Amino acid sequence: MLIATWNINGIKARTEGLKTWLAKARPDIVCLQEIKCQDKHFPAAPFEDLGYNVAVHGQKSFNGVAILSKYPFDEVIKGLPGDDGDIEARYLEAVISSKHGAVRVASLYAPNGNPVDSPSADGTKFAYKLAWLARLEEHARGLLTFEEPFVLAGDYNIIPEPEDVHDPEAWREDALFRPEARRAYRRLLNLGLWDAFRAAHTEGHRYTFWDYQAGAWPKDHGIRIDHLVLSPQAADRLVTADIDKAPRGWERPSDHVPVWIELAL
DNA sequence: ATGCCTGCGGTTCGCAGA
Repeated sequence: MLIATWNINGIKARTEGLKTWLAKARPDIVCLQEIKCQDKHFPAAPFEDLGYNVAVHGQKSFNGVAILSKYPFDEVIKGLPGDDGDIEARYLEAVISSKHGAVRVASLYAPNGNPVDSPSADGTKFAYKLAWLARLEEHARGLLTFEEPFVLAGDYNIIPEPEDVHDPEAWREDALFRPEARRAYRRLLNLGLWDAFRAAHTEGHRYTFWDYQAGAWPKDHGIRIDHLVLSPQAADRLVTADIDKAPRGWERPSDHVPVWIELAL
């Protein structure tokens, strides 16, 4: 079973590019982030025509997550538990059964958190990011009690280690690389979860995001912030993982590229 | 030190992204 995650930065602008990639990569399940549209405006038909079931948790203009699956959805849960006042569409979870067993898959879009000291309605953007990640940790802790395969896939907006950024010093004070954010990611992994790409690859400087500005892509000034995080039962079934950076060079690309895993499921 | 580029909403500029 192939499971991918991709922050596509606007589904309406990326429908053709996503279709092209699906035809090439042929994933069974795809977690999408930053669809930037309401549920009713998600262009489901082109993906249903390719054999995918579609689940969407969106909002107007910003954020928004979705899951495409060749297998039917047994269950779909919208929103990350832990704060009823949080109206940002950043989390969608589904239980999906293949012929070899069930897997729980979440498509998540963690808050960016910049600027670190900016005021906002509930404190600062950085405080919202850290609170959101604490909720994710608490939710993962609950899921672990089921002792089943699950995959928390998406744009974490966290650079885990210095080897995951072209210039660590330039990102030192950024919300994506601040110790508090990295610590939150480590706390999540310390529950017993695995970063799938890092489990399969020892080399550094493999990136999932390159800014549109300042020639970041041709200069390979990237960061690794899109992750598939596995429960022990999913990690036991991990065959391989990789980043497909080719779509960053396509016409009208997203600034992120797909990351994918193969599970023996 | 700042903008660089892009998508979106809703009109041609402001906001957010990372």
